Amino acid sequence: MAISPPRPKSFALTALRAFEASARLGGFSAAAQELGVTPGAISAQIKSLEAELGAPLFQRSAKGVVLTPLGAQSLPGFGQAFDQLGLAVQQMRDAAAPRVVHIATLPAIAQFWLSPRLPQLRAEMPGTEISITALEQPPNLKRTSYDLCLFFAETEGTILAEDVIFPVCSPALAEQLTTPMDLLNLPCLYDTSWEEDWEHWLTQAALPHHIAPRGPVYSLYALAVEEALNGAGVLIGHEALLTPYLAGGQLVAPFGQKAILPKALRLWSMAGRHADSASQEVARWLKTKRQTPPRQG
Amino acid sequence: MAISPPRPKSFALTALRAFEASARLGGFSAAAQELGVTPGAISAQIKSLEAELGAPLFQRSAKGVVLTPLGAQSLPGFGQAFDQLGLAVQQMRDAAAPRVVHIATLPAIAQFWLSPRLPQLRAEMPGTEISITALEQPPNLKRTSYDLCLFFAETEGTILAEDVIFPVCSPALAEQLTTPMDLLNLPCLYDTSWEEDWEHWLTQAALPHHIAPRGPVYSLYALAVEEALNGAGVLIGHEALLTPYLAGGQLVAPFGQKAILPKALRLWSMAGRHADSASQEVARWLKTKRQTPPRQG
DNA sequence: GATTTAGACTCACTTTTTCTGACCTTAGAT
DNA sequence: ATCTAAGGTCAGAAAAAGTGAGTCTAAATC
Repeated sequence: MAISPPRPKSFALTALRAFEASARLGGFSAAAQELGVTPGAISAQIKSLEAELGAPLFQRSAKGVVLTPLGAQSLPGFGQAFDQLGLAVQQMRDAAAPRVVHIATLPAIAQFWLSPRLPQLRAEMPGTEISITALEQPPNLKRTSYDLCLFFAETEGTILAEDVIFPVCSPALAEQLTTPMDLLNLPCLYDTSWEEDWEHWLTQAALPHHIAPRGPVYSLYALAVEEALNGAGVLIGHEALLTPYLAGGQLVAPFGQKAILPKALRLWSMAGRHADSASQEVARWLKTKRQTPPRQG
Repeated sequence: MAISPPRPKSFALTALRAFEASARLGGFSAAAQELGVTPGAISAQIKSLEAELGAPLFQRSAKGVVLTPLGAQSLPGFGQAFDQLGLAVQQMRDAAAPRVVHIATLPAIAQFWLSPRLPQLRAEMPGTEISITALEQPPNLKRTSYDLCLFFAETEGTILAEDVIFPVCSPALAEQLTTPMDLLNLPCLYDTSWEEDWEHWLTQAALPHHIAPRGPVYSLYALAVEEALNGAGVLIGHEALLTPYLAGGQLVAPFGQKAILPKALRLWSMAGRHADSASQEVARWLKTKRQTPPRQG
């Protein structure tokens, strides 16, 4: 009958969130990614939760984790609770700053697709503040505070443009190219997050795979584009992103073959937003005003 | 179009909890009490939340805080979310340790009412682990992980015993007492958390208030009882707690007058528990087995 | 059968968050 | 006028959370 320590603390909220994410996503690494921490942090959180609880929530193996019956049984309740919490946060933010729209997108999309359209968007929607966050992966809208997601994806939301890819290079370099076989003698640029682009293109163009030797790798698409503009090699380009350069002639497509990737440029928001919210207005604008903006600079 | 910092962090869960508690309870101090921290901590949490949000949630004044429209509008959502979270935790704990019952109660009740009954309870419910936490205030069952609350309260739950109070003292001391007026010459013991007991008794016994001068104060009822047993003075006693001593003759009631306080000894649990849960079994046992246990020691 | 790979764990260390404790301020109540 | 209750502030302390490098294991691949 011990008199308790001063603080009758409930469970650690962070640990509960770590559990929910891990259970929902089926692994600590995935949860770590969603929550923006390292897997080790998740591992520690779960461990402390299990210790406090006195029972394991996951069964560990070298291949990953599997929920125990206890964990599986607990997941739905926490899922709902955190959904509701996220919704409450969303609504609070909306009420506090109704004219602010947070867009999450790929760095490359932000720079090459969204940025050129922003001036006109801002001009047509004065009073609406648009902030853009570049992320490598689409965030979970239920758990983060972004209003819109703009990524290459297969199913979610609505398509803004198909992802058409084909080699591009500077006009000077293009003069040296007549057939795809000429690629063998040139650097083939690509971005790390789109490693399979060359392969996809070669496949869809029915060309042998070996003709695109690995060239310089860039961790940022912008860098690769810059190099292509400088004539440093042939880049496997995404049409949607490079339209201004192609229209302006700074980049040209030396070959006719094009490939369409299964993941199109898509825009989505959280289900259940008011149609008259600022975010939905922005979404509508982005969906309709699809004309190529003028090349800037 | 800044590329965001590495962590697309959502809101701090702790701050949201602080907001919810403050809004629900109508003040930072009350929230601090429920969450087991100092008011300063709550103040800081709310401040950081408001800063992140860019809008105030409370309107401050020297007298207290009032929700802004934004805060008032946000409260229900968070209330539901944290209710659901608490429920999920509760269910998880139940599933993890179905035979463990946590009881929250006053230190005095724990020692003088519950403790004497525990041996028999444990004997009749083997396999059920009962843990007791002594708190000065009844915790919010929706937000903490206790199964049962046992406190003096006016409305909640079911009555286990009325709170009948009257002066008690050692038999030796009682011989010197014939009328309440004799109290003027003796120390009148009382516990800090029951400061008004003497007054209540005097009122209900229709006696002048001045005859119970303030005597030694104890921060723990157990200490006051100990002193009374030692003959150090007259204690304003709670019948429910002192039954064993009265039955055993270690303490006697020198006067006939008794008073009944509006707050009875009551037991309650969170709504919606399964009737076959261990906590409900324990609750049933406590409600039915009301006979006075033998004085121990 | 050897190698790679993905996922998780450990541990020492660092960073960040959270909390306290002492003191100040304010407005209504005594 | 003084008291009291409720907040605010701030420096420093304590606790929590997170990192990063290295290890382990089992399945998948070569």
